[in-house]
Amino acid sequence: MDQSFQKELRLTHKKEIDKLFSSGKRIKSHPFIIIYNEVSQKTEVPFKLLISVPKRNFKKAVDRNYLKRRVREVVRKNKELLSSKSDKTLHIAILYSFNIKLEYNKIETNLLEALKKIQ
RNA sequence: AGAGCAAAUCGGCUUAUCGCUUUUUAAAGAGGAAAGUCCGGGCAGCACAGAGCAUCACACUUCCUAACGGGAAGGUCCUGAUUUAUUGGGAACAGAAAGUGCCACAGAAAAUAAACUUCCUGUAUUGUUACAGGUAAAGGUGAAAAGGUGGGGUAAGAGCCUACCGCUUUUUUGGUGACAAAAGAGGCAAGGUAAACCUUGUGAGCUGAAAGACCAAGUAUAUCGAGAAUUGAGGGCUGCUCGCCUGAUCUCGAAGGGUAGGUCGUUUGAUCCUAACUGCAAAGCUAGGGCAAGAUAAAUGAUAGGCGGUUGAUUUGUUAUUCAAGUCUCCUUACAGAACCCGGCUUAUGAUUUGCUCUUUUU
Repeated sequence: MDQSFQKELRLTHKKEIDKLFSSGKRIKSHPFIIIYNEVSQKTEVPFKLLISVPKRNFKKAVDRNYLKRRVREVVRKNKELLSSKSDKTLHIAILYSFNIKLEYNKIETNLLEALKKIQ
């Protein structure tokens, strides 16, 4: 099974990010806030992802890197949850809005629950 | 045994699976502080007739360095230890006889000295005492009281005189120098504070990779209102003034239009490692070898083992408090993530070793 997670799957353009934050739907699922929006655009990828850990919760860059890597790892291993839609591209932002560092296992279970709410 | 300080070294290695970034498709991939952004430089752009003022930084000496507010060696002062001439630690260490300001409380007096209690002399008075003069040794206050101690001297005293010490100053000698030593002179004049203003000396053009160069895409030197202007607007010389250069548009408001993507800069450099030589050292120099992350809403990760390290327990052997081996268990970590690049400083922090200091226990 393909578990790769390439650069194309990331949301990088500033315009697209602004649009997502202004018009996307929000789901709160502790400890995450998920913002998503379906865009009818011709792209080769099924979704584009943005992971964010606010600076005010984690002052040190090491902690922010730790959480972002773990969230990305969970998404990479469960890509098929987001790949179900066929002709549209899903723009999605995952915000970690909690001020305590969680273990990998807890992040995995909580995030999977949150992602299921989208469907 | 514990704590503190200083110095040195290290900051794991490896296999499998699934991934990420770069790319020559086979390899490589966070640190000693990558951190704070506190100094210094490279690099880049703008400026580069000049003068004055202001501002900022630094401040014992010599040296190192691309440079520094960094480092090395040394001097002076303060301070701890003992073996009393050695050694450890500390210092915003130029100027207080250029000027101005300040010195709380206490105290008589806090700076052109002064005179509370004393001491001494004279006059008045029965006496207590009062007045005038001399004096600054004694008392008391304070962080600090106008050289200190001994002797002489005196009515009592005073550098008034003298010896030693201190201070100021001159000369000589030694040292590249800070400075040190010796000899002579002065007769004591000069309180502290510059981490108060200030003075002196030295240095500094401004900005900062969001610098800057190029490519691609796209547009509106457009419209309306008000004001200024070839009788010099505006701009530049970078905080200000003078002065100089340039020479037709500029300022404010209203309502709007477009872009915000990529490449270079960017990792071969005051580079790293090893060895010899020079130097007390910081460091320099020569030879040989190496190429070592380049991301950009920002890669260097996840899971499971092994080695190694380590906490505790236990078994066996042995010189029983020691050492070695095995088994089980725990952890695999502290501080912390490159953002143009270097040299420093500062701060954070785990382990080991060495040295010094302190505390406790045992003998």
